[in-house]
Amino acid sequence: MTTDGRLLRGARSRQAITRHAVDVASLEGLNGLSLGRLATDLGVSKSGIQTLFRTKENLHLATVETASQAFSEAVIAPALPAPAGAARLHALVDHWITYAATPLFAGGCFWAANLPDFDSRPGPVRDALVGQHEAWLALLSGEFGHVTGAPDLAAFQLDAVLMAANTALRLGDRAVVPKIHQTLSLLLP
Amino acid sequence: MTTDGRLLRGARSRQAITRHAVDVASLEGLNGLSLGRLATDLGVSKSGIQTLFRTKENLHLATVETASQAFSEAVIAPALPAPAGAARLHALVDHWITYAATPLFAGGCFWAANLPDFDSRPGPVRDALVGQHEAWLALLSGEFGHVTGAPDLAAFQLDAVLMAANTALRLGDRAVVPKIHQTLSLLLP
DNA sequence: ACACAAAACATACGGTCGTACGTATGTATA
DNA sequence: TATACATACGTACGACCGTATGTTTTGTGT
Repeated sequence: MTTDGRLLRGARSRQAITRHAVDVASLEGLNGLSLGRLATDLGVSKSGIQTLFRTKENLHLATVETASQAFSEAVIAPALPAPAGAARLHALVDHWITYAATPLFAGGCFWAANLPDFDSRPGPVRDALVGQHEAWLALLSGEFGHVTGAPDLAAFQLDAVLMAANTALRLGDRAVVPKIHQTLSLLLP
Repeated sequence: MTTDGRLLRGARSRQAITRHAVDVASLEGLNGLSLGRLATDLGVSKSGIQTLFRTKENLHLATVETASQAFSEAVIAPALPAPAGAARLHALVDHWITYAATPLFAGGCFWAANLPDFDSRPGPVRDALVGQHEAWLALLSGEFGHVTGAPDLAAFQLDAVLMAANTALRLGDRAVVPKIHQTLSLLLP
């Protein structure tokens, strides 16, 4: 940090880089990221990016962290004012649809794009992705706990439908949106 | 074909190559496939593989076709003797779980691994993957048509749960299996 | 048995990848 | 102001990628 609280040059650069990296990774996966690709897109030098992240794995981890923060701000935070339980679940789903359909990230849901890639690839990146996904499931389960007797099952089912809906939206199938709402209604007593 | 009905050399080689390619692609995605990688794994020359498929896209298409045939043989065909409707759906789900858990393909469900990669990447490979997935959804929907009033919705929901279950199985969560059965029970009247 | 085509191979090319290293340039602290 | 450090860049390296081209091996049909 600087003396007056602004971010250092490096921190600002890191932010600009990871923000764009999240877009690329939601479109083509974290493996679609390359230092050269990012450098070209952002008009900086490849080695400049390398200086800030040292290794590709560090870039992945930073990108995953940025995606998580953006998701929390776009989906979770605006739903928290709603009363816990069914109302908050509806708010979460509504914000999630906006998040996936009018993409916060260019390629749709970040985890739908990257969890299948990393579920067979052990390492810190997979651990981070899985941890975030589990936190999301726990959040859903907590809300279902107010209204149903099998909250883990309902959370798993709702998340499954959201992930599948993301794929359908990527393919241009807007008819999937009412299916999401019908699923939530089915899972609420 | 030979005069007595056997396959030509090339066709047999193609089969051996695509069979292994399906394993690699279910583990690391179709993009994880490379001619050199396949050649090393199979102990043949890189240019030998190139002779048989000409381009990487052709290799992708052949791999996708092989995966589809293997899936039909492992999941669909053995469920067809069951009476249409609920019984056949149970049979399909049972065989699907075997298919994903004791992997027919080393990396689990082929479409769960590759649809998210290709949903933002237009081209013949995406079209083939999407076509196969739609055929699978249509099959499920047809079965649900015998027992429920909204078969498309139920098919979408069941498929979503199966895809999510594949990820969970990849991560070692065997507890997801009963959740699949509970979901099917929920969707049947 | 022979001829021909398919198959398999060896080699080479341009390109991109991730990483390492050296070098300026700016910034914060002593 | 002097010194240490973070940042950004240029360059280079070995590795792998997909593809093209030419040659040799192999199997098949006549």
